[in-house]
Parts: sequence; structure tokens; C-alpha cells
Amino acid sequence: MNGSQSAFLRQESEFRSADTDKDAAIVSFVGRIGQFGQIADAAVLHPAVDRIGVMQRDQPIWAEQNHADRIFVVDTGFAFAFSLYPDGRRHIGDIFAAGAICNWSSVWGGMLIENVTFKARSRLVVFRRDRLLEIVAEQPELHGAIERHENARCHRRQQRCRGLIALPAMDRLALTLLDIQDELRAAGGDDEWMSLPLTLRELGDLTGLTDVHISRTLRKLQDSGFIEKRGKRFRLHADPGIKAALDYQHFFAG
Amino acid sequence: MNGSQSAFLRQESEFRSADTDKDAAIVSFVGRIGQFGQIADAAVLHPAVDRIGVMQRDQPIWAEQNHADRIFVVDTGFAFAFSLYPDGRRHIGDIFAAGAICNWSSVWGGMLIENVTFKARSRLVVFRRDRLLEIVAEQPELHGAIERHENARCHRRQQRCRGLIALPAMDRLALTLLDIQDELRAAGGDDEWMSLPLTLRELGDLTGLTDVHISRTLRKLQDSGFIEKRGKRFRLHADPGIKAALDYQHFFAG
DNA sequence: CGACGACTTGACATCGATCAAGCGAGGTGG
DNA sequence: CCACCTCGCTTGATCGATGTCAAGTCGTCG
Repeated sequence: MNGSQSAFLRQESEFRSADTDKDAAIVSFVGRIGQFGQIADAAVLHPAVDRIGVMQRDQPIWAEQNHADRIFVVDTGFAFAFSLYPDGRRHIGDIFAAGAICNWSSVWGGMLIENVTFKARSRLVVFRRDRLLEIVAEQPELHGAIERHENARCHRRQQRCRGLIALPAMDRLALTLLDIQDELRAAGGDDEWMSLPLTLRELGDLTGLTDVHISRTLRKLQDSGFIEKRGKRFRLHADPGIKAALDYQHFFAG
Repeated sequence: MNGSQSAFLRQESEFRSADTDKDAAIVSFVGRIGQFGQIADAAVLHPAVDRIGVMQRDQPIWAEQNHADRIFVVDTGFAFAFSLYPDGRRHIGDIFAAGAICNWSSVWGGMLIENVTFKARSRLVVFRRDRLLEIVAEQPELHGAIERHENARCHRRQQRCRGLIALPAMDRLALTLLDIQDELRAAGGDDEWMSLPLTLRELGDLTGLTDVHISRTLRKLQDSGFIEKRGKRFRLHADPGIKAALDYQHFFAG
């Protein structure tokens, strides 16, 4: 766990700090947040950008080392928040597609700290927390948009947690897949066919099941017609009946 | 489900609206919130009090009928928030002891609406939402204290949800009992021996288990020494090792 | 007294975890 | 190019954990 931060630092491309690079890197962020409010000029965010990096492999970023003064935003790819129990069990608390803020804290009080893992080939933008908060404080529109966006995330997470406590495995997985789809669409992936951004092991840690059982349950969902698969991509057939049974609401993409 | 609101109204004691009654009814609220900030004068809250009522039996208050313009505070007794799945499954999302606000919304965006059930013999204070928010807006200290209190609740809930997804039954129940103890102590119950404010069925809906399994798991926890029982009251022996295994933190009472 | 709800207990069924083996894609080094 | 490895995934066999159903006790309330 200890060498992680330096490994993380080593993988960054320090030279990518020109304004054009910053523009390219925060376009997904601005595009996503912009759905929740008007953003006058994305360039105001430039001074808060600390670094831009690409993950060569799945890379955990440990909360106690990095979260206090940095804010991480997914530019491309996928990330998830997790915490570990002493017995080695891993719990994945939330998922992040392009444009998502991985450790914005104001909604839930910033008290429950989770680590974040970026999946391989993901590009992330690192903001200085203090500077970003300063800039946001001067831009009420931007601030409101971010808060609304994070509120939606918080709500979706609570909806998922509720189902993961109360429902059987097939419903848990269906609910989680709907959430993943919602997150991918919020990130701008308007393609109806999507590929799974997580391994079965990670899906297991997200749903509280084992990877083996996820594999079997996926097949059942496929047999039931909820999942349609085409090669490595899949599509969900979530008719209103299923959504009602899961008490599911969309919070990002309609 | 439809006659519920009128049943709820019928049970109230309309005559209890003198200032002395209001004082008596919000003392638990003020005492609890006061742990999170200075409250100059509790009497400023009087104009926001709509009614004071005592529940003769377990009484659900349905969100879609009552939550929009009312805020419910437990004065004495116990309450819990719940939602229902179409198949009849009930999920209990949070628990409230004396002094707790049952439907304060600003922390998590007020989007995930849950119903609230007050247990028999509980006394509740009903505030007019708009007036309470006006008063609070003019009292930054009070507002901050409430927000901090609700942040702590939100955090504790997230901690519990995480464990309820990832952990086996014994750990789930132990975690939940610790939370109940935390809530009771935050309400001022400094007695080390406490009695269970929920039925086994409700504990099941809170943990995602069945009442039968709760019964057996309680016995196991008793055999393991975590629970010490004396008549109907019990005490928890949560040594640091257990708390570490559950990754448990206190958020209200130390 | 009877009715009812909370709880317990036992027998059994089902769900999901665990362990082990094998397959295939992708990466690495010779 | 091949040999070899690792990782993600699948499948089967088996075990343990949890749910379901049913019966019975106890206390409370009318």
C-alpha cells in the first residue's frame, strides 16, 4: 500500500500542462456538469488543474494519502470508489464514468472516505482542491451545477444500496447494471450497446456477491431476456415492469 | 394506505399548543442538536410548531401525503424511515430516537423520499416546513448545528449500508445494534443497559434478513458474548477488535 | 376468556459461497 | 515465431448460510 502514491506519480505525463491540453482534458467534465447548469467559460478552471495523467493499468489511489488536497475527475475511462474490511473483503461504493468527480465531498459531509481505483487506460484530471473550491465559490452557476450533479449521484447511490440490502441476486445485478448504464449515458455514451467497464470480480464487490455467482446470474439475466449480448457488448431491455419491481428511477440520463 | 393520514390526524391532541407544551416537546430536539452547536434561545422555534401528537400504536406517515410541507421530529419514543417494494418487501433505511429529525432533506438533496413509522407511545412534534426553514435561515448557528447533525446521520447510514451489503448476518446484526445504540445515546439515553426499540421483523427489514434468522443470529451473538442480556434489556460488549472488523466508527455519541 | 402479535424452535428447501479445474485472450521473453 | 505466464471468465461439485413453512409458547389487550 505504501509505494502506491509514487507509482501513481510516476505514471503521469508531466508535460501535458498546456492550456490546449487542459481544455481537452476537462471537456468531458464541463460537458457533463453543463447538463445541470450553465457554465459560462470552462477556461476559468485552468488554474486549478494540477496534473493530467493516464493510467497504464488499474491503479488505486489511497484516500489517506491523496484525497485531502486533491480532487480527481475522470476524463476518459472508468473508476470506482472502494473501501476494504480488515478481513480483505472489498466493498465498491460508487462508480465513475467520464466527467465524474470521484471525491467531491460536500453532499455527504466529506466524512466517509473511500479510496478510488482508476481502470487501465483511463485518463484523469487532478485538481488542487483549495483552488478549485475558490473558483467554484465565485461562480454560483457552476457551483450549483456541481452540487446538483453530486446530489443526483448521492441519490442514485442510496437507491442502489437499498436494493442491494433488500433484493435477491438477480434483482441486485439488474439494478446495478441499470446504474452502470445510467452512469455511462450521463458521461455522454449515447450508444445503446455498451461494454462492461468492470470485471466480474468488481461487479461482485459492488453488489455484495462473488464473481462466480455474478457469472451465473448474468447468464440467467441473459436467458430471461433482460440482457441482450452481441459479442462483448450488451444492451438492457428494462421494460417498465422491471423498473417498477426494482423501484428504479433514473437520475442522470433520462 | 389511503385512510392513513386521517388516522394520523385523529390521534393528535390539538389542545397541546401552549408555549409550555411546546417547550416540553422540543427540549429533546434542542438538547440533541445543541451537541452540534450553540442554540441561543429555543423559543424562536415556537412559531414553526404546527402540532404535537402522541401515537397510540405504530403509525406510518406516508411521504407523498405529508412530507412536502411538514417536518417531523421525534420527541420521545422511536421511529424509522422505510420504503416498500412492489412485491411487499419493506426496507428500513434509517432509525430515529428522541430529538431526531425524520425528514430533513438538505444533506442528501431531498430526492429519495421515504415514509416514516412512529412506534406506539412515541410523541412527535410536527413543524411547518416553510416556517422552520425561515427561522433556521436567520440563525446561522442553529442552521450549522442541524446540518452537522444530519451530516453525522448521513455518514452513519452510509457506513451501515456498506456493511449490510458486504458482511455476513452476524456482522450485519452487530453493526446494526451498534448503530441503534449510537442513536439511543445521541438521544440522551446514557444508560448502558438498553431495550430494543424495534421488533425482530423490523430489525430484519433494516438488515435485509428475515425475522426468524434475526432471532437465531441474536442468540449466536449472545453466545459469543457480544450481547449480554438481562431480562428484556441488553448491553453490547464491543471491544476494539470487533469494531475494527466491522470498520465501525461512532458519529453521534463517543 | 379468546384474539392477536411477538418471539422461538424444528424441518426442510433454496440461494449463494467455496473450491477446483479448465479455457481463451493478451502480454512477455526467448 | 513460439513457449509460457497471468488474468478474466466459465463450469461442476459440494457445503454452508439463509429463507420458508409450520407449530407452539408467551404476554397483552379487549
